[in-house]
Amino acid sequence: MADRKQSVLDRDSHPSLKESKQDEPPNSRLFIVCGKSVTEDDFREAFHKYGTIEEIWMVKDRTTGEPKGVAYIKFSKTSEAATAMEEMNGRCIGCHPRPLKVLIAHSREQGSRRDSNEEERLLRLFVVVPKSMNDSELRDHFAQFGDIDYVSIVKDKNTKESKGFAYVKYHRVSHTAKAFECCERSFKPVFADPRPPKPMHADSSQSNIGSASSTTSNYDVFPYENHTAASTEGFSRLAVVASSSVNQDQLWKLFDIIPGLDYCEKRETKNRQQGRCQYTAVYNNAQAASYAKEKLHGFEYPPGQRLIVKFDYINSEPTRSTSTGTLPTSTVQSSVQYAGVNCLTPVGSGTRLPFLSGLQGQGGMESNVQPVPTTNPSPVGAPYHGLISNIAPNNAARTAALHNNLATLAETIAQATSLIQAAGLGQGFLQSPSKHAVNGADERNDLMGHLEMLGALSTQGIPLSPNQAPTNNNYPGETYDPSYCSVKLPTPQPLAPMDSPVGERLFIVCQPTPPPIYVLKDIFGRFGHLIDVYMLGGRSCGYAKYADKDSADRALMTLHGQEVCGSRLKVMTAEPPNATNNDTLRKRIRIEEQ
DNA sequence: CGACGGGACGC
DNA sequence: CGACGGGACGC
Repeated sequence: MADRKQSVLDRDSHPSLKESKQDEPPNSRLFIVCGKSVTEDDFREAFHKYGTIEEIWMVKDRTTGEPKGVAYIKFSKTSEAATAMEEMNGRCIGCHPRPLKVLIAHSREQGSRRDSNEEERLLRLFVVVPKSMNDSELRDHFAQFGDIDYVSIVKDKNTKESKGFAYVKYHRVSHTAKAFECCERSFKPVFADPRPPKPMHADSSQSNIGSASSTTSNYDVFPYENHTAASTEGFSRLAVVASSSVNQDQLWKLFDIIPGLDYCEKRETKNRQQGRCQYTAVYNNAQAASYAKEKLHGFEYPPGQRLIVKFDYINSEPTRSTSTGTLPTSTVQSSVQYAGVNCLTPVGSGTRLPFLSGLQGQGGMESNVQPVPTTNPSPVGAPYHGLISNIAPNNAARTAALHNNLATLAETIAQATSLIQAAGLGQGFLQSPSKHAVNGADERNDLMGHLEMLGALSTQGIPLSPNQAPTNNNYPGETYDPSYCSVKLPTPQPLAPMDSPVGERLFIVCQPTPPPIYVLKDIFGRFGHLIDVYMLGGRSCGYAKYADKDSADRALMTLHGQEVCGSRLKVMTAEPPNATNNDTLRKRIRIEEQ
């Protein structure tokens, strides 16, 4: 339609929109919710096998820089992203206990808004067909890409003649993506616009709370199944925890704002928590209950006292909600946080799973769900102690065992290091280990030695330079100033002649400000065959030119994400010169379309 | 010679 | 709870 064409034109003619590539091809970007300690490298390792990763972006808080537990991964192809989503949703990566939630990212314009019939967005293609083509011919062509839900040629209501276009719907996003990419180009496939949502029942949607998102209530919570009456019943009951400064009548009136409330009553519980009371609120329909949960969960009533509102499944065991549990706080929080995903997301069971968002962490499930066991669950906020007990054990036997298996050791340390870095503690730790919970010189040396080893391993076996090698066996860490570079570097190497042919160029971004240029030359030069490094005048980015592609790739692998002289580096392969302006971009697109 | 079609709904 | 950054071509 006109809309679609217009948006393309807008993007092409707007020089300011440099992000135009991020949603092309469509649905090739993942939106991932993860534990806050997960690193970019964890993602790269776990996702690279699904295709070509163009970018990984870890979202951080704008002011504090704290990771938000959200990441975007851009693949070069839609089908790569689709397969990665299907394979990785609900799974754990690295040593992080929380299962990932992996979704196809919305366009920037759509943002976090969820459409009512969200799943169709990724399962249905709109195609142009010859007027003479019938359903079975259409199906024959598209069946080669996966299991078809239906094909539907749009016909004139009166004459029954084909209008020349059709819909093809699959059961799996990856199949839709394959068809999108591989079907005959004459079909001009596009992901079909979602059908307009069905008008809702007149009653329950009229609340004036949270008007902006009032259309999202129903499908957000039930996107997967057509619930039977029995299973829906559980969704009509809510378990509520409120401050004891609120009485039953007040709470009743609050929940009665959403039409359909049957009753709201206090619940007597054994393990009650100081200052909090539990209630049951029952609606006469699941939609109303769902809506109430969405709007009132977390609502401060009275101000400063958040309500907890969850579904209360009729046949579930007596709830052990977050606020009344007897487990240690940290355990309860973490299991609740991902109980929903864990429980409801069997690996590899298909495309419907990503839309479970509305159910995550909601009531009735945490009582019998535990986090996926991991070798080393490290509670966020206290990565330190667990870490040290892992890699600096107190008994010699354990140490010896570790040394017997170099691979295990390296992996353990790699995980530990990423935890340290994720916690932002790397520097302080390396510089003053004695401040931390280490029990003595032996353990400290052990730990520092391991980290030393990690440094050597992480630079792919390149030996340490003589002037960085430990000269003091008791305090090897002190011979290397980690504020220079947060990773061990290879020994300095000669530069390549200035007139060498360029084998590969790296694009470098330094945050917040670039280190002195001689530092960059030293660091990037240590991978060999460096022709030159330069920063763009007065800015925080620049280029490194290498005569040898392998050298450049090693530099990228080692230095990306590292800190040099207090500046965080981003290192990526540079686009060819002038490839970023819109004229050439448009030309390239034109050529590809031919 | 000469410039942008066709194209939005089913189980 | 969990949605959008910064950074592109020198001397």
